[in-house]
Amino acid sequence: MAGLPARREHAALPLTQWPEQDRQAWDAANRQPDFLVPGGHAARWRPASQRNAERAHGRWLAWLLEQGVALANEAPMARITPERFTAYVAFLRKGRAPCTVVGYLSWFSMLCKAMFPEGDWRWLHQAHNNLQREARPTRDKRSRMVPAQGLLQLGHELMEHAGTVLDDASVATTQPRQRVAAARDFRDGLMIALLALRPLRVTNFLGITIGRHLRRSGDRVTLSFAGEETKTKRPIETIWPEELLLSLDRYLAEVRPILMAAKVSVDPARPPRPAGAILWVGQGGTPLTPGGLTKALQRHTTRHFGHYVNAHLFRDCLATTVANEDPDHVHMAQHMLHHTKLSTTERSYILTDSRLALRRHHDLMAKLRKAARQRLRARAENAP
DNA sequence: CATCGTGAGCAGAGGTGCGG
DNA sequence: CCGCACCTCTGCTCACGATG
Repeated sequence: MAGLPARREHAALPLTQWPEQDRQAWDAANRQPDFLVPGGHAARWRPASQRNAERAHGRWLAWLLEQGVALANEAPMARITPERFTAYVAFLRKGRAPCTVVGYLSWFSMLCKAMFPEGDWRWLHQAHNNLQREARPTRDKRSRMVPAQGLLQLGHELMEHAGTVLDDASVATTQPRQRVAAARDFRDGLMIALLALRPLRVTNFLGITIGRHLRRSGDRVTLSFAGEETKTKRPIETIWPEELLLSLDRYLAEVRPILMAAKVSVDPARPPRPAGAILWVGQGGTPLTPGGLTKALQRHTTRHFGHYVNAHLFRDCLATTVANEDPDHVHMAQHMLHHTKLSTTERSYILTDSRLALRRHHDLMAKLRKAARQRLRARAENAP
């Protein structure tokens, strides 16, 4: 954006400033197939992936410019040499976490394959894989996890407290601001409780639309997403937790309208979208954004737990709680998180306390030994 | 003037399917 | 069952405007 200050010294070169040849190659990569010509490789990607790839190339171009390379004098594909690439990676690694660098390279190699399908990019893939193996996350999520029951309780507490404020008729007339604050807290409490029981991914969670994803059928409320709306391209079908049904009713009938009607500042340059039938709304009837959700969770979880529990971490918390409380039903967690394979649930989420794991291991071994002894004894008794 | 909420843009991951 | 190929998503920070 023209008016914005560059946040980094080496920001990605925007598409509009790419050399003509690069833009043509990218256009070709994005071309939709028709009956005569096959489409470009990138045409099938989701918009987020296209954006990422575009930025990856923009970053590369910006770096080349920084190195004094005259972009127009070289063909886009010919610019990508192993020597330059090595220097580029060295540059990327300065000041960026390993996983970030790996992410950039992953997009970069995807993009090369899409933009220059005639090239041989095996060396690039190899480089990416080598770095991938070494990369270790820098954030420690284990220390930030809390029991899922704690999250649920926090949600209920927030709703209960906010509910009493909303019940007080005098607040509505004398302290409109407090009433809006209570409505927000009620909404936050309901979101936290729902996330604790149904930890959807943020995009799906914030996208919940009344009548489309959230539907009443008989005495239950279902929550469903079509395959193309989910990250894994599989439909999600679940029911609204029974213990939150009354809260949902109250939210829809009383709380959401308060938020919709609340006055809010409007930046004339960025008029807000109307929320329509979106379930979670901010003040002034705008859909709650990822940033808004982050702020809400930061506010409440930091006060309650002493540290921030982000929305995605709710998933880890649930899986881990299930694993700790009821190790025999780990596949319950798999279904709750909508993972295709149990290994994903285990690999990514079940970071149970190692001491606990050790104890479990001892218990299991004791059980096995006991069973073995019993078998031996039974065999001895049955023997003639 | 603290608080709240916002979009933009970069940082830092999370996740699945498949083949060997 | 592991690692590769190929995606897709969330988190953080910032600047900003309005409100009580």
